[in-house]
Amino acid sequence: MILNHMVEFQIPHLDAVFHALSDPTRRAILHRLTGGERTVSELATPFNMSLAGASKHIKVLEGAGLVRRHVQGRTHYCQLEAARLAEAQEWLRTYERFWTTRLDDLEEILREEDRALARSSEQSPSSPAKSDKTSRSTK
Amino acid sequence: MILNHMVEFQIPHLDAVFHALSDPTRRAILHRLTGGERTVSELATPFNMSLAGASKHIKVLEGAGLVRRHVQGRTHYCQLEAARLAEAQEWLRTYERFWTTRLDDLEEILREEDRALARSSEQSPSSPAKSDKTSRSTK
DNA sequence: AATTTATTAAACCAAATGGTTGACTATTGC
DNA sequence: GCAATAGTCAACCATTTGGTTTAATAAATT
Repeated sequence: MILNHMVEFQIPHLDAVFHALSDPTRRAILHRLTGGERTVSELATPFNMSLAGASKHIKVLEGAGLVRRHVQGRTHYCQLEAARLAEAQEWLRTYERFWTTRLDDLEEILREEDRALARSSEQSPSSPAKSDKTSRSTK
Repeated sequence: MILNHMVEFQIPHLDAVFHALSDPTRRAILHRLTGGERTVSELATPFNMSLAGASKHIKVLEGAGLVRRHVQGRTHYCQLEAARLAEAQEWLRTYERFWTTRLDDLEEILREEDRALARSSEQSPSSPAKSDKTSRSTK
């Protein structure tokens, strides 16, 4: 549905979640939390960073809904909240068919060649081969 | 294992990929590209934004390896490159067990209580069990 | 009561981001 | 050749980011 598409990239959390995940320190914190609850200072120590710095990272994660915190006395316990990660994965799932099936690749290649053909055969052959595992023939 | 953990959040692409995905305009562009190849201006028009602005977004996507471009004359054709999205999803997959099964939740709760117990017995052996609990039951 | 511990808050800073405009480079079409 | 088209590049701007340091707050310890 068109409505679906309109909404798809406007899921408000996605901005915050993906942004939170874009920092390696924060990903490490999340990973650390898979081992269970941790206090702020426990989370902070492995990183070469001030406590306040780590605290800010944790707040970003909290803001994205990826971490929950419960305070107990002076200690703040953080805990992984994975639901939003599920949302992110759900978003990615939409694109699964673009890497799972080679049929789609073929379809796309054909369309590409169609277009190329339609536009006559004047093309610069300077496409940089990406060398990675992109088994797609880049012509 | 530790090595695994060290590497896990250092996959160089992840920074760029997640950052690229953190912007709704860029997600929309990606989504648009699921319909097949598009030129830069085709991608730009739906957004209330200068061509140069959209061009920058596309370059970010390209930098993250999410879009490939092939130039043909004066026209730049962009095409979805989903492999890096797969990497992102793979990273997320690690966390799947934290939202799929409630068994894991239970496991975590137990471990949590273990820690609380260990902690209290370490510092003051006769400390009473904290009745704060995990507040997880409020779900 | 005084001190140490756990943590946030605030002010600051350099760098990156997301956007603009205007100039520049090719390519295409008349 | 000349103008329109497709797109980048460079400079600029406001805001955000990721980090710091120095308070400030609140709880635990002595």
